[in-house]
Amino acid sequence: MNKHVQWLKKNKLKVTPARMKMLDILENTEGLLPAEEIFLKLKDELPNVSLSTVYRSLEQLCNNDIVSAVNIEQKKEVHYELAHKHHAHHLICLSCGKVIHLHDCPVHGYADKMGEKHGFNITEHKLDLYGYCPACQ
Amino acid sequence: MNKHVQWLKKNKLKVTPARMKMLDILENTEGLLPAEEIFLKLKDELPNVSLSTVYRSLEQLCNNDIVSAVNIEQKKEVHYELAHKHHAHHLICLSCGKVIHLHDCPVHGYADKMGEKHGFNITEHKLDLYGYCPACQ
DNA sequence: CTCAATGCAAATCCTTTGCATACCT
DNA sequence: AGGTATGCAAAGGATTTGCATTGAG
Repeated sequence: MNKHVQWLKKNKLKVTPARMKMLDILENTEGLLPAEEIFLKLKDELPNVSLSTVYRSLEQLCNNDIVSAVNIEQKKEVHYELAHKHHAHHLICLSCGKVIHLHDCPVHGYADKMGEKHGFNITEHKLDLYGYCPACQ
Repeated sequence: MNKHVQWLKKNKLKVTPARMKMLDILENTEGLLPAEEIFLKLKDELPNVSLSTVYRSLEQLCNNDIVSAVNIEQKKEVHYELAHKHHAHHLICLSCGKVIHLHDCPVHGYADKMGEKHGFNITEHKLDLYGYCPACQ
């Protein structure tokens, strides 16, 4: 029984072809995908899937922290990725949209300090860097 | 001639009542406002304004770096604030939406390092902290 | 068998656009 | 005057929802 099946079962989600293939697609993607692109890739294997299945599945997967939704600055659609990739931050090319995952995080100490200063209980943070990749400069 | 008029003239934007009042609204707001709320506040003073004027003005103001558009994680609409407030980062309450502007930035050295490592020319970054404010905890 | 998951179409929300008119400079 | 800005209504794109059907456990 593979990892994806385990994730789904642990959260009492049914193991359906659509969900399994969506997880495969996300697993094999370096970067972020909008719902529409997940839908298109998914249709290659399941010609009858509907966009609403993609949205509903993503919602479930996000609710169970299997997938994370990311708002990319300057883009209107939400992008998705596997949650276990998301402890990282992003380096995003403003021209071609390429995304690199960064695994260092310089923010934790700062977050603690600011939380204390303003009386906030800080639960998460988002850090993304924007610029131009080697190919687009 | 006040500051807002100067900003508009410097960018060859016409000084209209709608734009002036929008800048006042943003100036007097601690935090971020979605277009719809700007529209509602604006209507108190200019009952005939239309939402499209708000969107079109915001677009102009953003293009000229007078206003910045911010994507808040987990919210679908774009939020706006005066750009000169935006050199800061945000501390956002997940419950009531309150926004505190943070003026320290722990990211610059990190951004330079990551840009160099991946060959990116980094032009901007976004850092927001999310949590619960004292009142909402 | 039972309820969650799906497909399809229609609805909704936020934002943008076309066009005629009004207004700043 | 001349072009920008505006109002109104209609269009658009992304996402959500209602309802009947299918399928996983």
